Amino acid sequence: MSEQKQTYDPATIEPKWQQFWRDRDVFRAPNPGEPGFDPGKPKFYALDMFPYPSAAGLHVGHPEGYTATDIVSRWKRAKGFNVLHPMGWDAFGLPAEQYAIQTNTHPAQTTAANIATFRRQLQRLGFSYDWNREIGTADPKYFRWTQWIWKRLYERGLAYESNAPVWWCEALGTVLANDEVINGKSERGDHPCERRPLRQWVLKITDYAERLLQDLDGLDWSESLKTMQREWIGKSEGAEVDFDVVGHAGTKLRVFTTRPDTLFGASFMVLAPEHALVATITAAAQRDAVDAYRKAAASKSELERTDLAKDKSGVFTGAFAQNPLFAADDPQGRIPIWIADYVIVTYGTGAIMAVPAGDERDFEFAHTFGLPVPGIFAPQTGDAAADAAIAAGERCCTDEVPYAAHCRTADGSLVLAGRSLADGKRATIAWLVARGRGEAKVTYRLRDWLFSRQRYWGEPFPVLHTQDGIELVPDDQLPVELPHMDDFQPGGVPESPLIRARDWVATRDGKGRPAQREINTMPGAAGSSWYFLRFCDPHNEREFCSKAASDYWLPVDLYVGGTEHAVGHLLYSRFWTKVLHDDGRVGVVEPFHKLYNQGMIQAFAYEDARGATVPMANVEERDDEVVHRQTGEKLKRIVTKMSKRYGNVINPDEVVGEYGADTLRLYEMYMGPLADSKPWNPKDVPGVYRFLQRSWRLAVPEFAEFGSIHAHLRQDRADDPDLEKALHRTIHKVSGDIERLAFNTAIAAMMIFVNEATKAMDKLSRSQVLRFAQLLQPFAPHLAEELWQRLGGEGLLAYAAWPAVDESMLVDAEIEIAVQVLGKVRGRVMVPTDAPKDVVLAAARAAVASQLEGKTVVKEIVVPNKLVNFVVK
RNA sequence: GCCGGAGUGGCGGAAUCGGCAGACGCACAGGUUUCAAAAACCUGCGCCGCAAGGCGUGCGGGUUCAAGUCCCGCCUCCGGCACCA
Repeated sequence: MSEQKQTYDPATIEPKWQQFWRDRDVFRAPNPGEPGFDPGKPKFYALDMFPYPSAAGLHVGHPEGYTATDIVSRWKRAKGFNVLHPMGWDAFGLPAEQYAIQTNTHPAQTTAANIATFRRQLQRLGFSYDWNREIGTADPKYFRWTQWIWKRLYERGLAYESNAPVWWCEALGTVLANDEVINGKSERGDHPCERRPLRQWVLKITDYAERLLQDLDGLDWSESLKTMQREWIGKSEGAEVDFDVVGHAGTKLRVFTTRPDTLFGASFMVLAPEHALVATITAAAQRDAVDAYRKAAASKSELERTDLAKDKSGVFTGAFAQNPLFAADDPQGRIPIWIADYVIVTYGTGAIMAVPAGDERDFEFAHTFGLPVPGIFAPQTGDAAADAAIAAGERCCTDEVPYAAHCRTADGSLVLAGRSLADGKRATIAWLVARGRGEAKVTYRLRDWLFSRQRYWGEPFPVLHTQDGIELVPDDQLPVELPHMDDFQPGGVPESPLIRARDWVATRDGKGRPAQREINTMPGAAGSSWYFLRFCDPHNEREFCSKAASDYWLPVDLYVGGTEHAVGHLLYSRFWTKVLHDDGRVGVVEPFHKLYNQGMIQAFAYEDARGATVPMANVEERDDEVVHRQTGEKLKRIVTKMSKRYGNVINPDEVVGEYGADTLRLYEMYMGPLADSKPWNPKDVPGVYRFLQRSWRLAVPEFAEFGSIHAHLRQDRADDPDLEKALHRTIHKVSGDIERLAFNTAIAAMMIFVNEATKAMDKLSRSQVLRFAQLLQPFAPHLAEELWQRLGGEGLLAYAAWPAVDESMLVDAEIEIAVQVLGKVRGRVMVPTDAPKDVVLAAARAAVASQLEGKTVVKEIVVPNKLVNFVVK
């Protein structure tokens, strides 16, 4: 007798189904008009943030979000949706180029190899992508359209050359956009950066600031993410006010303020050291001091100006300004003009009116340099000492409090006393406008998008520099491809490596005259700002994406990815979508309806007594303890990022090799809520593997001699009512949980069902196991498809409809309720579901009779089908 | 400093609308099977207590018949912003 075991073996069933799905194009998503398209179906667009294919290969963090969208995609298909679920590669960028410099391999070559690795790794995980739609941003067929879109931006006046100061990173040999610089250091590599004036291409995203802000309201994004974008856009409403400079007839000093109502308290002015007016107004006696200060400010790195320079510094220019609220001969209105580096030249007008009574920075500055602090408020909080301090200008006040009686012009044309803050602002602005001294003004913190890099591995600009200026490369000559080069060393300021490709740079313009190609390239975020559009129509050679295709698929219904793109990629994509909308080429104004940020997958690491992290190679488990392999010292477990240095990086290939893709998918979803960061615990992985084994065992006998499925599953029979109820409950729970992306609890519900079904295994019907396989399919598609096939399910499980829930199966005839006395559970009792109150109370009283003895019940609370609470005396 | 988010057994986590805290999984303990199992299965498992019972969701208050959940004041951790006028 042969004893061939039929154990759950992902190593055979997973490749089998992956091949099957691929060979039959099972997950192809037809566009309107294509064969197989069903206009009766609703659409669903589930998108992952496509990866940058690094040399390190897939990380366990990647499949987390990808599994989540795959579950939703498979579920939506089962619910009758036409699902677009594509994957591609964000393939231009710095790491490939850095690697190329180190190894002297062409970035195109390493990129191709990395993509091949990523594709293979992703395909091993059984994601239901429509691989026909695969795209890569470094592919000329793709970036032809990136260049084409850039031309539309240019034509609409949204792309321009600028010489304003930009972030320059010496170590990376390129300039960087604002969101790529954090505290004066590069986001990638943490290298110091500094501001330098260089010719750059810039996109006028600020033209869209208001719409980017307003349209956030309608999006199904987390509040925290919307807040991040709102703060990045940084809208401030206030006024611009003109001050005359005393002794410089006709010279006006314009400032921006959000508190025009505090103009009465302006006691000095501050200009940014770089402000253009400094040279004009500085008095001879102060010139040396001012020049020295400006020089010092210019040589300070941005780090020193932000991180270290918390103490206020500045220099008096010797000039005075005239406060427009006061008469020219009123000495109160004549205030000194200083320069200080706490005022930033690029924000507002680069100059402020300082109101120390109402602004903490100005207060601190006044305090440092002994400048007057005129009180302008008369608070009545009840704290007499505090009120007096504020009134006297001894303390700064930024809250809304009443204005002091002297906040009025001499002629009474403006009186603030008695007004609210909002009204005070309004009145002051009206007063200024009437006299031509200022206007209401909205300012944004958002700056224009620095859109060029001095690097090789990016999209070339479709731009020629001719003797007449800028000339665009005609659409029919796109793409402008990169020249082949063997040396990608950054060329330094302001030259990109492309300057060395002389034959490429030197070309001819439309009139046949000599011209030079633009040697800067586009930033990494260029290609990713519209890839979700290309996925809708990836092979179109006439358009970047047909209007019909984007009208059908957009917006993305679910977009999952990490929070690191909160202000960069997500803002840029929204911007490009709006521009393409305004150009009449895209119907929607927002690309991503629902956005969900996955958490980070962390790892355990171990610390010694000094708090130093011990590499995993030196960590050993002995008995119940974790100790240092050499010293034997007891170690403390901590949760941290996965890092090569600690040796705690989990490789998904190894997990798939040992347990299979279904286990990896399931474990990543079971670890905890998708949005949370949580540590990978290798010891937890076998738990979900065991669950899959038990699921397998529901259908498949241990030994092959008993057949490929259990005998009692070979034909249909009546469903066991208890198991049937349990199954309906599970379907209900799993459906609801997928809808709210709570995959961990959906899996727990399936575990409960399998545990129950295992105990009554021979009572299971074929229909029940088939429906369970349908439930499992989005999570563990290979195993589920295999069970479906063995049980003779109709067609492919991937195309099967989601099982129906019979609502009546969700209620029991009887239900157990808790009986509390004074809020503590003292008993339990079975009562009929939805029983009348008096029946429940009678049963409850009986259940806690001993507790109620000798006491008076003063109140009875009945929560239907849940509990009874007796309040006694 | 400001703005978000979080803090629940030995561990990951559950409790969706103020209604039985600890679902599910891991680890651990005991058992069955076994030549032996690291495999499979069964049972137990918040803490204190022999028990009755008491205590328990970061800490201190409060609202309520009832609080992990709501309110006030703190502590810690994570993320973002950081002289933006």
